[in-house]
Amino acid sequence: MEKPSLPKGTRDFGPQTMARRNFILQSIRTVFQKFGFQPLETPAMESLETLTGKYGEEGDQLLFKILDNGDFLKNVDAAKLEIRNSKLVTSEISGKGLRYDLTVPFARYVVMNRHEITLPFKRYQIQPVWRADRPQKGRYREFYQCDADVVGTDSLICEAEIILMIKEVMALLNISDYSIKINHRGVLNGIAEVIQATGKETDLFVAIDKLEKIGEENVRKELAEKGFSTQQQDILFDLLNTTGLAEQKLATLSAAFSSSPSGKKGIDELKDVFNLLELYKSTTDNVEFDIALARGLSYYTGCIFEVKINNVSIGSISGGGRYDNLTQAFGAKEKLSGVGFSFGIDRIFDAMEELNLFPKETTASSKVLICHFDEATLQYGLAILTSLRSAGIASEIYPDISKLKKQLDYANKKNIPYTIVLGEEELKTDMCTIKNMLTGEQQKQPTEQIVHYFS
RNA sequence: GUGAUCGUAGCUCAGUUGGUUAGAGCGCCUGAUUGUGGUUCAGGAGGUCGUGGGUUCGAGCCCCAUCUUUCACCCCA
Repeated sequence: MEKPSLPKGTRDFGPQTMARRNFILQSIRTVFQKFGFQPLETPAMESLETLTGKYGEEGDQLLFKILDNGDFLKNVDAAKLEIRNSKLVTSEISGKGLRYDLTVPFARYVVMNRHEITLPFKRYQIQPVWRADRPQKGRYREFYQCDADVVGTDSLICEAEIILMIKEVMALLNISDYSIKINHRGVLNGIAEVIQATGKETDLFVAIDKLEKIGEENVRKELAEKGFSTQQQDILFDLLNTTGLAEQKLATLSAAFSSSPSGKKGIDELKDVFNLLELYKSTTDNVEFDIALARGLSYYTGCIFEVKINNVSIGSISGGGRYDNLTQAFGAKEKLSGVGFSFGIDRIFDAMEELNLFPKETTASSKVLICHFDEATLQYGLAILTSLRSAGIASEIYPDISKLKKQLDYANKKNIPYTIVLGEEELKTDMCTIKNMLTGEQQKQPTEQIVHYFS
């Protein structure tokens, strides 16, 4: 028998890890529900047609495909097989794939269930997604996303509330040093128009998104390679180097985009979002208008977001934006606009670990362990155990008859704060010896009082 | 997908130019203490050196392949 192992980029989560993950999950869920989002789950696998073409070329490459059942090679064109290029036959041997994110399955769900959905529809979804990426730190092939999306309204209130939710989650998790970056596809398109690079948006956006990481000089180098003139670069960096607070930046760019409708629209919407935050009586601490923020899947059309925890070696922990055409990709006739964002709890976990932010008490375990010496005291203990549990006190009994030392060791290892020791003495007198495992203190209580003692 | 990188006991790591039965600390088990743990002391168990080939009289060490880890690119949570 070979030693068992896990596929690349996947992990098991032990009890301690699960306690911490659940803490993060619970914080996010609480906030989503508080803002009026309702839960949805969709299958791990989707039809390949649902998934392909939604994430751009790169995305399609990262999809996990599932082999058809049965004799899937039977009807494949022999000539194609001969060439031995698997891409040629994937569509014939695989009809399903694992979901790549939660937004696309959500859009599919909305289109399929349009008749029973009341707009605007707000749902949250917490499920794993899979990407055939090369694993690195903070990058896995199976990871959880926690999405909240609203579909069926253009209102920028949704954008503002996304920021509010992010802030609430961060507060619950005790993360204070982070930034929420916001930008707008319109602003990016405006930049492309202003520097006369329409048609080359992708190259442009990919390059400027790296600004913070690789610096102006390297971005210029990359742009030059992609055929952008020095003059274009100069105008571009004039815009990108706009400094000041969000309001100032927006004012400056507003002027620069006077001849670009989409740029102007982007600026106006961002201004509205900031105004709304004020009306919500929320501060704009941690919120940053970042003109160079370009990331986001290809389906975004309006505001885009990204959240980064500062001073950790983990990439962004959250991202999202507005998408106008996603439901139309599934054949919907009416135009439904959606906005959403997603937390990556695996990355939040890694970041919190790095920052030592986990509260110590997250390892949930029993409050009481019942220890005993023989068959008689064990049986006596079972009755006590039952009454403790009926009172809602998490408790357990040591299942084997063994030395007290071993039983107390077990309590220590599981971080159980109290033990009840039952011996011949206790049995005879109907008493329990209660031991505080932290202080070592011991005291006797009548057995009938035991539930009362712990409640 | 491209180019690198790591793998020795449960964990963290030593291991000389290739040379006998591969080591340490922590952890684990047993006892000192047959009704008292987290301290101490004594003893013990545990490794096909990631896996599969190859070179060699001889491989943890060299070569090839493969899996896993980490890193850069790409992209992303």
